Amino acid sequence: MGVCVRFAPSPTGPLHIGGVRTALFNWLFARHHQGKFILRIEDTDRSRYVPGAEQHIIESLRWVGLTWDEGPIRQSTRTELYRRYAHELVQRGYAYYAFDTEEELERMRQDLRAAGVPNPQYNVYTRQYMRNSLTLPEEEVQRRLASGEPYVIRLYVPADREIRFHDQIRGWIRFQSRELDDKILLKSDGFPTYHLANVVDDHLMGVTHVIRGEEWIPSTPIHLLIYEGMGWTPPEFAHLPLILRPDGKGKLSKREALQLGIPIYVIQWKDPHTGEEMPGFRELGFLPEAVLNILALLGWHPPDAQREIFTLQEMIQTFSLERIGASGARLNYEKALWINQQYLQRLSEEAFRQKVAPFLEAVGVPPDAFHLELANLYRTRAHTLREIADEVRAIREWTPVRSIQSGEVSALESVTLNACEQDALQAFLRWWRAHTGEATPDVLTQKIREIARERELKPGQLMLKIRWAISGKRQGPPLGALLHLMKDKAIERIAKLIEQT
RNA sequence: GGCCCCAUCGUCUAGUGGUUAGGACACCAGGUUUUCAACCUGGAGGCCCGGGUUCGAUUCCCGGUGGGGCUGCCA
Repeated sequence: MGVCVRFAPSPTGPLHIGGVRTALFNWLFARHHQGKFILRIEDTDRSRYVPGAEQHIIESLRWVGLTWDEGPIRQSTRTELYRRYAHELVQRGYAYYAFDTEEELERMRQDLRAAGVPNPQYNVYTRQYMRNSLTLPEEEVQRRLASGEPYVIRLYVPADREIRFHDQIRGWIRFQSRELDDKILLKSDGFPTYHLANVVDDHLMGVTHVIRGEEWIPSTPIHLLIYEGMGWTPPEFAHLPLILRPDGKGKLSKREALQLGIPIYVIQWKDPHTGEEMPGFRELGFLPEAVLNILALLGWHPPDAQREIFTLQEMIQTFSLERIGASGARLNYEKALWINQQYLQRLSEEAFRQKVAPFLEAVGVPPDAFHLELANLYRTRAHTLREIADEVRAIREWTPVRSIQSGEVSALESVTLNACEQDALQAFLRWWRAHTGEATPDVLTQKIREIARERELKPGQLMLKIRWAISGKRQGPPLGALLHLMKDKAIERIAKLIEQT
């Protein structure tokens, strides 16, 4: 039988990078084994449904290019199915009806807590004292069901069993059934809980490997009991380590990420209630392939551990669950930026132009040939497309105007030209205007050096003045290239600086 | 609290019953550059602690400590 995996997010909020990484690992596993990758939306809790979340999930996956072979399948459209299996589980003696009200449950918990039980459960012991089909006479159960009284279906956890499974990443994991809760499988509103829907779907869809977050380890024994109750063979399990906060305390949270300026989404998310917007890697100017590389490295490494940058094809070829670590990982944003820079540098000129154009437009710069080329000059000097666009915009809007009033005195001081420099710049402009045809980057650079030497000026000093005049910065791309590209614009700005002095 | 998972430089990690414990980001120094990047070279920096097993443990076992997860008619 071929490999079949699924990514099964719940639309209770935006898809964060941990989820994308889970999707990525599932996807890589499927592609590596030429198997099937299913997208399933686990929307069985109507009360926690967040508008736009499902769309965010789908768009996120699309943007990074994790395409699915089947789906999205929404569990909310299959409730009848789960209901049927829940009742079958009762028939088989692996589940039972329970009629306890919320108040009764709360009272039970209160009483137990008062008696010194820190985490009261509906379990092997307590179920004997509650109102359910284990304690009530058969006729009464039937009467209550027939009268339409609300009920839930709970898993019947056996008293003394060891439940264990072999995790593909962690090895054997054991649980004592005594520690388990008689989890609700079917809610009183007729919807299944995660546990039931998940197991039913995984079985029906032929899922062979469940690759999911570590937070699911504690509920795996519950799932195993359901498989057993239904007489189904459980899939293989692989529990991925969590992505932790960069400062070492807890799981990566939205609030903290916001504070640190670190994206936790792949694409922007706007909270439908608060209206608060959080940019994703996409908006910050990351390339989708780079994002996948960044996320893959969070817990996984190719066999050749010396390499950090690799293509999707290489990832697919070398991917295996054995190479996933068991300990939690923190996102190193500095390294993420570096990885993106590496990808930026490897882009062909054509691809780069295509990628950077929307970012130029976003900051009000027309993405014409001139600005695109200017952006290209900043390529090795930035980590993201957004940084590049910002540089281009800054240089576009720069005017070498003396504005002592606005407090830029210190900045302007460095451009104050002495008579000699003024003369040098004038000479340079004169030459340039007369030789526009032959003014290549190298020639321009040489000419500046020549003019500086003739006047016993340091070439570097003169170049700094020119750089300031045309870009308003003390550093940037090679001056010759910049001048050559900017041409008239540069001449105009240098002239303006001379005039201002 | 209970149950479960985890533990190699600051971070992501490779690795082994005997290794100078390897790489990457970040950091420092040098080279290159008009400059800033990029790039090249070099440097500093790590096996959580305590027992045990063993001729020998970073590696295997146990305990501790630390970190994390779960403990809902959430997923």
